Amino acid sequence: MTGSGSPALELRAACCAPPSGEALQAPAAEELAKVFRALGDPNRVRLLSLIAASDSGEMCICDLTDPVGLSQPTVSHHMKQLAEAGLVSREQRGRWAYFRVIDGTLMAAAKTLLPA
Amino acid sequence: MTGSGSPALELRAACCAPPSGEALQAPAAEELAKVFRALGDPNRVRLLSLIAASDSGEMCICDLTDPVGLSQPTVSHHMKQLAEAGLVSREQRGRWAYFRVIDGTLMAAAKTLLPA
DNA sequence: TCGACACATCGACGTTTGTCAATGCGAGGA
DNA sequence: TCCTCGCATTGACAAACGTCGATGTGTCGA
Repeated sequence: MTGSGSPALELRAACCAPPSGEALQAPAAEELAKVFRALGDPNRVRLLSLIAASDSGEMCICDLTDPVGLSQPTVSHHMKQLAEAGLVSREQRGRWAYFRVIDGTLMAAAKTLLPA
Repeated sequence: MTGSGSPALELRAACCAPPSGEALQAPAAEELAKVFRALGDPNRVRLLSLIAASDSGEMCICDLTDPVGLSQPTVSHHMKQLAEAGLVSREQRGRWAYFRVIDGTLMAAAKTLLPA
């Protein structure tokens, strides 16, 4: 599978609803919770931060295992979570899998929940 | 106990570090993860949204149980999570406990993680 | 003073999550 | 062609989480 199954979030469907202050409905809340839950683990926060702070803007699994001190399968698992939440993109080049931060996702989620 | 034990986050300690692009350290990542984990549950997202969307800007537990369809103890538990993450404030007035959104927390967390 | 109310806490339960070792799989190099 | 490398998947396990019913605590009204 190439991960093409995930609908890449539907934040737009939620962000265009409330004119002045309507509470989120259950489906929209679930979408937002998925993004925030992906950042609910300290190691995933660090992983995302590492990629964002890298010079090239992208990193492979092998570059990430050492800084966080986790095993390769665990890092792979965490990156899958981040990818499914739409926070990072995955690109296979040769035998390496390069991950890159998708910038708009987190801010869009935050603003959808609390536009203030 | 009145919940005065929580240090109301230390996002400033993390936001002032990286000049151009340093990755977050473990303690800072843990603080951020605490905020995001509090929003990792759809019901807590809805609870926060309900308070933010209310006219007075504050709601008590009794007003929140019906919209989310959860029991009173469960809602109380969720609100405690949100309060400990610094996302809402709690004020006891008479027999009611009023919760109010603390606006800066979520945006500060998001910008600390991904300043872009 | 007593009863009703609003909320917090406790105990318990099933589910989800984070982690690793072992294994599978595809791409490159010798 | 075969071997090595990078990564994903599987299986298993302990820990954390979400939920509820029952109970405790403090406040207000009768």
